[in-house]
Parts: sequence; structure tokens; C-alpha cells
Amino acid sequence: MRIELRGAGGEPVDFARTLLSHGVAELPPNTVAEDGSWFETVLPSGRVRVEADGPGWARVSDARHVAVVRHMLRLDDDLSAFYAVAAADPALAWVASGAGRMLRSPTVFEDLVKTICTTNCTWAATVRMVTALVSDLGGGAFPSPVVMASADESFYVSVAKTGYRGAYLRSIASEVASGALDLEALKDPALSDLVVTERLLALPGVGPYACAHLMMLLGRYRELILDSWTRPTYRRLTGRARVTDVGIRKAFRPYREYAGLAFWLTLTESWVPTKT
DNA sequence: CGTCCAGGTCTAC
DNA sequence: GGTAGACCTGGACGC
Repeated sequence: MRIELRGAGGEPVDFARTLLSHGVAELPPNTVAEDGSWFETVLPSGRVRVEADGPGWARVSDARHVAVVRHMLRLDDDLSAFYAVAAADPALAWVASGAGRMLRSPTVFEDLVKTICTTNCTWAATVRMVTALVSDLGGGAFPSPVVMASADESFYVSVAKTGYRGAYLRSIASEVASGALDLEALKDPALSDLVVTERLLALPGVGPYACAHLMMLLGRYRELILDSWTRPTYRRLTGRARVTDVGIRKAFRPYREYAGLAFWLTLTESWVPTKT
């Protein structure tokens, strides 16, 4: 069936840029086309393919999973206010044509695990860890919290080679599996940014970087993702010899609750060849 | 071979 | 509250 690519505020959605904004959702079991024209994901109930189907539309191969697809593309997010501000900024006016939606995983749990697997290691290492979780524990889909909680330590150490992160992942999976931790509740828009931030930072393995990344994925765009990639990339873009975190935050302050999104789009503008 | 560090975080001062 | 050291892993370097 077809779904319309339009945000909750009626604003356009750039399908290709949503797919190519390189969030952790591009990791297995999700596959994203190099040109951003389609993506696939493997759910416990089967594989789903989503592809561009004319301007403003996408085709979903399995109608049962439309709700999941809408979440992954964050079609229920309203970016119209952000676009209104960006349109007045020559440097970011281009985003108003429908950019700004990082693809996300079907669950917060999956995005959290993947994000922890990006910390303090190369992207290649992240891919190895997540691939092992998916193929050796999930049977092709992302493993459930129950499965991840029941995997023994030797899997994390010898197979997935998650290093010291293994303890974090097992702890989080156990808490979610037992019901003591409800990560999906963090999607609730009624929660304040402060509350969500506090809950994320309370999780083992989640520090300032991982928290900022997850906040973005949760549709809370105020905080900037500051890490060993974004800092030098921004410095290079601005041509300045030295930039501090305080300086970067100050530069994006005018975007207020969308500062983190404006920062991310500034850094990733070149990732999509055609910016319409 | 040893050292450094990559899309950091935790603990102990 | 701010700052060192340790931490799994494995490529990329320098010697």
C-alpha cells in the first residue's frame, strides 16, 4: 500500500534525506539504499520494504507494518515551526523543502542499544557489534530485550565483542525484559525534555553524547550532538581554527528548541547530492 | 612491536 | 563542578 509523505504539521517530507541522514537506524537489520530511494527492515514478523513512489509518496510492501514505518520515518512529527525559522536563514533555507528527519529504529530499545554501540569506537566496530546481535541473537531481526537479557556473558565478550559495553547492554535488556524499565514510554510527548534527559542519563552507558543522540531520535531537537566527529566537522565547515562546545551552542541558540536539528543538518547537508 | 584513538562513559578524587 | 585514568576492541600509525 501507499503512504503519504507528509509531516503532522502538513509540511513536506524529503524521503531520500530522511533515509540518508545517517542515524543509527541505518545499522542492521535495516538496509538503506545508497541513493535514498528505498529502505528495508526486518521485524520479528517479517521483512518490510519501503520505497519512493512518486513525489510525496512511498510504497510499503506489507500493510501490516504501516504504523512501524510511519514511526521510522517520524511522520507524526511536526517540523513546520522549524521550517518557518529555517526559511529565514540563508544557510538553512534549503531544509524547508522537507529535510530534517533522521530515520529511526522501530523501538527506542533498538536505538538505545545501537547508540551505546557507537560510543568510544569506530563505525566499523559499531557495525560488527550490531550485526552480531542481529544475526546471532535475533535470527535476522533485532533481538528482543528478553533474548538479549538471556544471552550469556560469553556471547557479548567472544561473539559480539562489545567489550565493557556488554554489561551495560545486558543490564538494560534485563530491566526492560522484567518490566522495570519502560523505554518506549520515552516517546510520550507529554514528558518534559528535562525528565527524558534525566531518565536517559540514568541508564548505564549513556552519557552526554548518547543522550543527545537519543533525544534527537525521540524528536527532541534542542540539544546538540557533540562528539569526535561533529566537533571537527563543524570547525572545518566554519573555517575557524578553534571552536568550543560553548561557542557551537551559542551559534545555534537562535534555533532554540531546534538547535540540535539545525546543527545536525548543517553538518550533513553534503550527504545528499540533490537537495532539491 | 608499542602507542594512539575512534561518533564516550564511569569512577574517584 | 571540573578533571584524570581506566576501559574492550581493533585498525592506523610510528619506530
